[in-house]
Amino acid sequence: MSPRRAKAVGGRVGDDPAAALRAHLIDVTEGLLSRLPIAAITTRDIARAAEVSDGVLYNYFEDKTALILAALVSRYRRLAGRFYATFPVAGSATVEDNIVALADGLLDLMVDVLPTFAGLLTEPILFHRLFAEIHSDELSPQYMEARLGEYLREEQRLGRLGPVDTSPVGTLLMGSVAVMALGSHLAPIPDRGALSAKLTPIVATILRGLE
Amino acid sequence: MSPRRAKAVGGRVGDDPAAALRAHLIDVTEGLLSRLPIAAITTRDIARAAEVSDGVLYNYFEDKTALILAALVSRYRRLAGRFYATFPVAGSATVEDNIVALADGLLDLMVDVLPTFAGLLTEPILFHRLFAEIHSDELSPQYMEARLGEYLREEQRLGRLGPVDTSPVGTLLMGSVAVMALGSHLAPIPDRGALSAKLTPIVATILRGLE
Amino acid sequence: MSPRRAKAVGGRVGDDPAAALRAHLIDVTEGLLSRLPIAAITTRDIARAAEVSDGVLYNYFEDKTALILAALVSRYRRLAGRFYATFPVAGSATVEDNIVALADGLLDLMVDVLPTFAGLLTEPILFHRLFAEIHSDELSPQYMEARLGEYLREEQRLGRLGPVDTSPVGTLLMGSVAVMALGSHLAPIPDRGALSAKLTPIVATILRGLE
Amino acid sequence: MSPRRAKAVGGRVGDDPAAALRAHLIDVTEGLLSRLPIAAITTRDIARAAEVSDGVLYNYFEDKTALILAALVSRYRRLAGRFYATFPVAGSATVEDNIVALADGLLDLMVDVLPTFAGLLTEPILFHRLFAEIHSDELSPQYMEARLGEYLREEQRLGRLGPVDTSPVGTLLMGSVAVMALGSHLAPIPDRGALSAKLTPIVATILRGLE
DNA sequence: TATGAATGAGTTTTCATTCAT
DNA sequence: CATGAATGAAAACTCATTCAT
Repeated sequence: MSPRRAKAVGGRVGDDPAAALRAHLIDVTEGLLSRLPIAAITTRDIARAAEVSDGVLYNYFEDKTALILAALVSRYRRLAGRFYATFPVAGSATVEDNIVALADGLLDLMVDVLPTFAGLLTEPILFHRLFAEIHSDELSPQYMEARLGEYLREEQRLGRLGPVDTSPVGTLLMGSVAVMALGSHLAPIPDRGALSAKLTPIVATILRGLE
Repeated sequence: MSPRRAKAVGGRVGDDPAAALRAHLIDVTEGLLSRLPIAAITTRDIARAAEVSDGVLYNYFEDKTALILAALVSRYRRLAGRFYATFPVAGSATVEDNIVALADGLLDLMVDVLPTFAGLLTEPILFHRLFAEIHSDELSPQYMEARLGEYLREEQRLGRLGPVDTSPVGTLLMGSVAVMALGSHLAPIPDRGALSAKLTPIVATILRGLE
Repeated sequence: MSPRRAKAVGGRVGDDPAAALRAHLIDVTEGLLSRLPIAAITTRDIARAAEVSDGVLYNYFEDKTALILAALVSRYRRLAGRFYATFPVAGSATVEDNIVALADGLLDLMVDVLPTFAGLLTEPILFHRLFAEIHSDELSPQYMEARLGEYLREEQRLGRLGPVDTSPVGTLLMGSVAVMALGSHLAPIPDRGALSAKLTPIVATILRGLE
Repeated sequence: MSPRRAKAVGGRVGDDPAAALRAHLIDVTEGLLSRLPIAAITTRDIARAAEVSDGVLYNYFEDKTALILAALVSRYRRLAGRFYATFPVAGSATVEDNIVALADGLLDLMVDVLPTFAGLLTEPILFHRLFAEIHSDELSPQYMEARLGEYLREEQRLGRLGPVDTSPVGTLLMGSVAVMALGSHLAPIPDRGALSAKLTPIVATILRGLE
């Protein structure tokens, strides 16, 4: 009665098998995204990597772009989720340590996300569709600024941070971290530890600058 | 009888005509880079725009990639040159005004350069070749940090800036400006004036943070 | 437990359900034939329109071609049947009026049938299979010539038509009507009324020519 | 100085070689049109038959449709030209013989043209583009009716045909011939001679009918 | 050295048909 | 028998690169 199931997804029993293959395709494409330049990914690459026939993708996605987009969104959500999971709680540790830790998590996110997403600037259509997709999301960059703002206001309420204008923090922090993430991609031998070490003076400067 | 010269470069007599055609191809490709996504530029586009035959480019460049690279370098040099031309002079105006002006110039540079260069992150080979090319250069980002450092030390020597550690300034400044440049590309209606206005509090925060 | 019956045909109880689904598929395909160029009809279009699964058609027909063929035959039979239903009766009205009316019915048939059937000339295999199917039929073009011949002989017997050779009438009548049907497809704004008006002089000429 | 020339066209020296390959592609496509259903002709078929690479056709035609269209027009012009070359001259032979001869030539034209052109009725876009292309032409069907009308008026002027209304002749003649051409495609064993023989009574009936 | 037509591998996408369920 | 997802062989078209002239 039910139609045949793709060999490659045989495992996941219990789930909706259609959704399973859709998810499998997204997973596989995500994997390719971290290994290959977007423009170099062909529909056949995806099919081969998914151990599935050339045509399947069109059973689940409008076209190649839609699949790539879904994979980009999925990738972003996964990495951003990892970042938010360690978001600091106001009142714990010290404000500076918290923000350094937050910056460190952001650095992880940016190192992973930068090569894939920055590249989209050359494909404006995909770029805007991706941002439209992410925008309404709990994980968007805009939301991050908001979350950071909340955290800082909370620390102000607790008296651990003076009654200063916190609005430049987002730009300064994200920018510095982005520059460092870019630097890590340019460095011949990446040294994640050294990178982290550079965060402390940066964060200190920002906090001092607020006063 | 000397070999035929490409029509489009006929003018510049006296120069090495071969070098002239090479330069012409680079110029034309640069022009295309600011109008089209890199991936959308074909060798025919270049030949047409250069009013030259499809095959010539292979007489002056290894392949299409080499020409694109040369054009990227040239583009970067031109825009970076424009930026350095207005680099502030220690002792003039005020330190803060100088750095705001510098940030404004940097913002111009980044707004122009971001879409083209960021896209290269997805083509790591081209990306690294480009940076290798620029690195040894008077105009590289590394050099900018050095120039900025020099300027600040000079201001310290003049007593217009305290004896503080100026090392985080580069990262903070470039990062903030990059974030703003990205924002300007995401904005539905770009407003360069509003963007400039946002620089003052950022710069103020950084300078305050140094102390 | 009897095997499941396709939802879309559920109603017709008592009939052979298999035959019912077969007929349903033919009906639906016929409908598509009048809306789409043959080559543009996909098996999925048919399945969707029939509210039936993609694979069923292969339980009732050798392949897609066989189903299309069956639908073409069915369509022809329906339209030809409509035409024969108004075939004139010898002795009624006048001979000329009768033949004009007959030509008018034939024009209806041809206008409907031409776009679908003419296209088959480029698919000779289908074309010949279709004609083989129709040939042995009460409704074939050959039969029409015969029916027309019978009618005319009857009128001769009644003395309403001279003892002339009526054999060219079929070719002349069908040909003229076909040309007019084609014209109506080429015309920017079809005007069925004007077309009918042109039949009278044509028929008059043919009848006069018989003497 | 000149670029390389396609092997397959090597022969025709003196001509514009570009035009030669364009013409070669049209010729080859014309050939395929008389052997294959339009829909079955692929760009690779054409390239193979032309002994030329897959991509060339796009150097000379917008797309596959444009090439097919050019071949259809070329084919029609060639066959229609052959037909007009034997158009009767008023005053020579007898009127009836002349029209029978004309009908015979028209039959040749239709037998050749029918399968290819009729099939276009299922591809309305191509169909209308073809007619638009041919319409302004000395060889269009409309022109044929005009030419026939001229001939008949001339015979009337010479007194070899009565002062009758000749307007139905075109429709009757073209229609009859079309029906016969269709019949010849349906016949299991085509007998061109028998077909020609059937023209005489048809033409006689038409001429008699005019009076 | 310049020309620009020819090359052909490679891309995305469609769709008749199969077959496990 | 019905289901409908999977299959994979095409198809049209692009474009970096070559090379005879």
